[in-house]
Amino acid sequence: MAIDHLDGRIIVLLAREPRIGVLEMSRRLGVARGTVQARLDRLQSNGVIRGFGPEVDPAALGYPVTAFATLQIRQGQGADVRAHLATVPEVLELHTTTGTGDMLCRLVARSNADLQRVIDRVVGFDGIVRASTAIVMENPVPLRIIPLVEQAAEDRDRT
Amino acid sequence: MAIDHLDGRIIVLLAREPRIGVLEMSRRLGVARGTVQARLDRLQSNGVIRGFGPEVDPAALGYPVTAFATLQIRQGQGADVRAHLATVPEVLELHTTTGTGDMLCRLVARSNADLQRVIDRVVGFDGIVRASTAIVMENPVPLRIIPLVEQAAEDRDRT
DNA sequence: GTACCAGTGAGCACATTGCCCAGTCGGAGC
DNA sequence: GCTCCGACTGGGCAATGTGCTCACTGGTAC
Repeated sequence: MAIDHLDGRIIVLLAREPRIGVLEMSRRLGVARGTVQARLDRLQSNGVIRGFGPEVDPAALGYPVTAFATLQIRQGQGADVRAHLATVPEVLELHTTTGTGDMLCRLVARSNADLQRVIDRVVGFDGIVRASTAIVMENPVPLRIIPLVEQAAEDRDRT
Repeated sequence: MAIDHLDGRIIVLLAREPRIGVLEMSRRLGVARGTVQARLDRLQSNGVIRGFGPEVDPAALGYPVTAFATLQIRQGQGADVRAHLATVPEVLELHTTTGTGDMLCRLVARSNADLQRVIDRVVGFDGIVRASTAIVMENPVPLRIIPLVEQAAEDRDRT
């Protein structure tokens, strides 16, 4: 589970320049190609690296508005609500949480007006008691993993 | 900005099997290799596809706990808080929002106990007035874009 | 009709991949 | 101390994919 320093450098390098191949990585890191290949295989079968899917920008697709909705669910309706939300394309992500709400989901929409349509579709389902929505204005820190990977690699080193 | 049906199929195919190359894609889609190559170049320079970074699973790195924190910021301290949060590796994402809170951030931690340390570090900063945290229990819908891409492609078709 | 754009199918040199091997090194176990 | 084992190295191989170019076609706008 824990990654060592070399694993960390591989992931960071890959995150910064995804297009580079195994050979180029081995050159930059100063290790043999087979080593990088073996590490990568291990990281993937470990599940540390889930995949290399394309990162798509919803804004560029015509969905510039992002929002987070906190949902309160009627007791026992959780599974139905999950299934319902999974059918809405504008729901990019869904979590069940502790705290005030029962679920938190990330939404996108074509405009603020369109967001109303999306929310109606999301909450237009029996098991949802209440929803409160926060519209995203800015995204100062986009989803990132590099600092965490570096942290994890250093923790390992100290051990 | 808008993507057509072929663009949609390219992205979906790529999302499902990231390792396949341009040549294999052209075979599956029944179009010429040059076409796929040109489309991909356009999608990337458009910004629709931001990149192909590795998807790292924080849980596999030793951070199995995810939480969302809603922060209230003292007037005028926004920039400082942003800068502060950017230095915390466990902050994976940060948004400024409308609504009850002023910011929403995604955190990870090594354990529920460790989450306390992370939160202390996050809110241990002058500009933050209040924080309320929701711990993620389940993730029924992991971050996804395929349904949205298909939606966008169909909308385009209808036009 | 002409110009233009997107797609096609083909060809080319080149680099990279996936795979195999023999050899070295360091640590763990006996 | 000795041996075994796993990880890393450096090399070599055939096969494949890449980046690039070309001439040609079909549809569309002017």
